[in-house]
Amino acid sequence: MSHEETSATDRTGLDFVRTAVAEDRAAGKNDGRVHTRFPPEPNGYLHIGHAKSIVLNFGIAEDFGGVCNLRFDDTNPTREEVEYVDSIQNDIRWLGYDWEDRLFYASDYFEQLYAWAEHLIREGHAYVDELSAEEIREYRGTPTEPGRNSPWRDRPIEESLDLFHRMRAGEFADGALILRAKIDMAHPNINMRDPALYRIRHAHHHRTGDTWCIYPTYDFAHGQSDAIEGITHSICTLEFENHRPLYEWLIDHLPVPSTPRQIEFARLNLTYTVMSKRKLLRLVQEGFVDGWDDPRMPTISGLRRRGYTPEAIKAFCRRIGVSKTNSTVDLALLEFSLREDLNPRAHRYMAVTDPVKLTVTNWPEGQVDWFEAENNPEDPTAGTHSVPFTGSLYVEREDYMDDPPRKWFRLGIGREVRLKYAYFVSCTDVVRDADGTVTEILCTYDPETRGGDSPDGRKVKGTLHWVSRDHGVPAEFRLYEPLFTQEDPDDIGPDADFTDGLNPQSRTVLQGVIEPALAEAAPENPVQFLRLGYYVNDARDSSPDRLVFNRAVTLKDSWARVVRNRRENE
RNA sequence: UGGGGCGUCGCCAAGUGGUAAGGCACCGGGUUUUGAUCCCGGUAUGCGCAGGUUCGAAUCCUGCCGCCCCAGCCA
Repeated sequence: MSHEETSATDRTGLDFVRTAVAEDRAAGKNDGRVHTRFPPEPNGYLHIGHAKSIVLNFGIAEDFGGVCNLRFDDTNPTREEVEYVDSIQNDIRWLGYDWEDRLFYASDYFEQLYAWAEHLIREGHAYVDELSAEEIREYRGTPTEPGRNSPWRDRPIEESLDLFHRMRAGEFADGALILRAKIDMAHPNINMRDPALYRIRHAHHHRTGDTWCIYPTYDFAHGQSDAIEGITHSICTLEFENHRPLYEWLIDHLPVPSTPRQIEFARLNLTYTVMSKRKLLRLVQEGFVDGWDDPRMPTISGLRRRGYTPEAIKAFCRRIGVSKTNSTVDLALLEFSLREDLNPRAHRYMAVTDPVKLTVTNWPEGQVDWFEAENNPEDPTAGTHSVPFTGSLYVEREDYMDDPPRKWFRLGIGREVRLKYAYFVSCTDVVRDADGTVTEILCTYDPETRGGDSPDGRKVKGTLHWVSRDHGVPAEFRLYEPLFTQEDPDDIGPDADFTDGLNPQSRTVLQGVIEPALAEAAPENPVQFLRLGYYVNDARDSSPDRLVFNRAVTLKDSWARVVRNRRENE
């Protein structure tokens, strides 16, 4: 990037984090070097909110010719598991980012962190406290009242050192002792009121095993880990803003090899979605969804299984921008990003998800007519595939209506429509069962309209998709809607639980048919079912014997809008 | 009632004293063998509110109001 591009007068388009990074470079900080990191705690699966952070951190490194590390923030052995460290790496790679040989763990630094804790004690900046957790809380004061010094605060340095060594040696039970920084119990920022640095936890750690029974807190581990790795910009979310003074205090009081700068941005919220790991974990554990990768989950693995592409997710993350304003992004923007990505490249096929028979009564018995269907009208180089037409078809149940309203372009008795690629057909009658439900639509076709055009210039407004009953392959379709009925799932009464707002219609399973060419192609990438939406083979449940498709997103549907507006106006 | 942040169109978001970018959504219209895509056009006399400074303010000053975060030995 040239000086012109980074100058203070030409920063239009740069978000505030990039602006800060550019200014630091211009000021010559870190010799112009830019080094970021993505620091997940392995206590859950990554979600779309993490994607925002990943795109930001890896994106900034890329933009400024730097690199980005992956570092697991694994300082709390009681909540962290290897399943999560594996899934996290998997998801980041799938998004298309590469940390190369820079995979780290905060636990890699436990020995160094321990030495730095000793350093703080020797310098008189930390002490071992014997107050209980409850007492510490009482002594801490409140936001409006200052706290009080612990009676152990001014104990001799040698005594704290000895106790700290014995904490490590395992002489004490969980919670009996704790190492605290000695800062200021009257500080207006509660994080500066002698914060905890090391606590006793006799727990097995997923990487260090039983080597340790004391573990550093987030505050004592994060900034120093950044410094060890030479991180120049430590980008995190807004709730850590209050921790920045402590982050800087520790960097100032320790002989660390570099001085990273913490910058905070607003985390992502999405309408109709919960994003907290705690809540997502509950959805999984209590069986409201089928796992972390359930296609309704906002997790990266859920979105992938749903049919979202890395490109769509990344485009979405760039489009929403980065700021410090708490915001909730419209789910429609995520959906738009997927359609935008898929439209030019997803192959088109026909599928009928809710089939009703359509019989062409004047079709020559046993005749099969083959048509060439374009794989993608947006891309002529995508080629074509063949689709068989017969007099025995399936069409979408919702494409027929008794006494249709104005502007209905589809089937109804006396109506003529085009069957995509094939012929014009006119509906002459329907067959019903005892309940009056339509079981078969009867039509006649016009042989002159082969290919879908009428030589007499006759126009038809509607074009329907269809599948031959003699050739169609059975398939299951899983249609998804938002997991929650309310735009803000957390906007509930004091006595309600967020799970009360779960959408009972979040998943609808339908049995239908697909055209034979698709069954043979078995593509792994999402396809577009004409007029329906983008679908992908379910990575878990679909097999050649039993095809299962997940609906990633519908197509924009202006007919649905007409219906909706009409209803609202009545 | 302490400290730290944030308030620009329905949802995001540029803008950093010279007279309100862009995207999504929405509303019109055109093209169309997907009511899709694509293409045109429309939508903030206004930047939380009230004062003030200035030739000129979303941008500076003052005072209010609203929302978010902090009293884990979670991150």
